[in-house]
Amino acid sequence: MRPVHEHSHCRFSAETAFVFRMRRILHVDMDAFFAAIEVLRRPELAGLPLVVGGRGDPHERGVVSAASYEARKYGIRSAMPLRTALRLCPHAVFLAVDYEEYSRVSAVIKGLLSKFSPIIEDAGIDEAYLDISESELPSEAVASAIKQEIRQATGLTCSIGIAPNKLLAKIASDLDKPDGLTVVEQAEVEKRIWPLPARMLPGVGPKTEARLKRLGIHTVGALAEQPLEKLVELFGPAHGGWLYEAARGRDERPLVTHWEPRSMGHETTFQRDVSDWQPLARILGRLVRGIATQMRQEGYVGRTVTVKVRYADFETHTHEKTLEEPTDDADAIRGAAFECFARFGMEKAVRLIGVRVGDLRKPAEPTTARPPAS
DNA sequence: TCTGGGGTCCTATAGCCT
DNA sequence: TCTGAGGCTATAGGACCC
Repeated sequence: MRPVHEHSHCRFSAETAFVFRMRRILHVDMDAFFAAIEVLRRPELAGLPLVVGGRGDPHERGVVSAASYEARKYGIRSAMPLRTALRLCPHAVFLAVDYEEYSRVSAVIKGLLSKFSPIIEDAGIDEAYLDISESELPSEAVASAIKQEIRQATGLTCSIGIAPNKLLAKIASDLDKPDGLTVVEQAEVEKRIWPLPARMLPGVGPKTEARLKRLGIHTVGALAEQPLEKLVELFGPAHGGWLYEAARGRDERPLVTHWEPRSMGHETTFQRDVSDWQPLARILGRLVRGIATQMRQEGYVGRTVTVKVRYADFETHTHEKTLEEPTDDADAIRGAAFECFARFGMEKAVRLIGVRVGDLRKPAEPTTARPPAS
């Protein structure tokens, strides 16, 4: 996401000295969003272990996009292979992902939220940040009103976190789920955040968690004991610097209220690995056509074309080509995509192929092509 | 028998230029 | 002429998020 409009909260008083008002950031996170919507459509599913993912067939390749709380009792989690979920709970109900419907409900909710603050950041299909610093009401009152409105309009519950920044608000919304409301103050970081597993910090995924554990760092508090220099050395300036600040509950990132896409792509995983060149080329052509159509519909042209291939052993490689001029022309994109495709070795069977067009811009915008050497 | 699809951002390296 | 130091772009990979 390229931030186009950012909102920080630093105001200046009439006098020379400036006044810094503590921000009040609210994070809304819908509870088991996809699964909850499916229950709304089919009330007879209420109370059953429900898994939403892929095409809804747990014998096919695919992962869990959402699991109801009943399904989670069996250890089923997001991003888990459907086959694994089936093994954990053979009598679970499996449903296909219906993005159109979830997007429709999401838009209704975002519309409701925008009435509570003009400063709102869309953080995905089922979450959002609101800056309620300027609200006359207590934070909890705003949160209660939001929860009530969402429930009335959609029948869905959400969990809300309120804190002085996005980082703490997001962690807070996770502390009490489902249907929770949690306020975290900056002064409470030691008491309430430091005991948490380091994995709960945004930016700490499976890889970073494993590395931290090998260093004996299991909690946010243990992470906060590490000197900045060490974290930078281990994780690089950006990531290391973020971990250092995040472990202290510090985060000055503004809300991003508008952004433009940077790339658009499509990829597909085959039900069975493919060894032949021709079917791969055919799918590649189809993926390119889809992207070109989407680019035109949304009014973007792009300049870099990337082709991704994942082999049967899950090894993943990309090749990319930068075009002279940004384009939305399917033939031009296809030409570049096939140039990239030709550079792959085809000795191993392929499980996934994908294309992405990056360096997107609106065609009217002035080009950012390389300036002539001076 | 594992491991989707839509993205974003960061890092390292190589080549080219000043 | 040789040798760097940086800066920039293109490319490839990787981690993370929803």
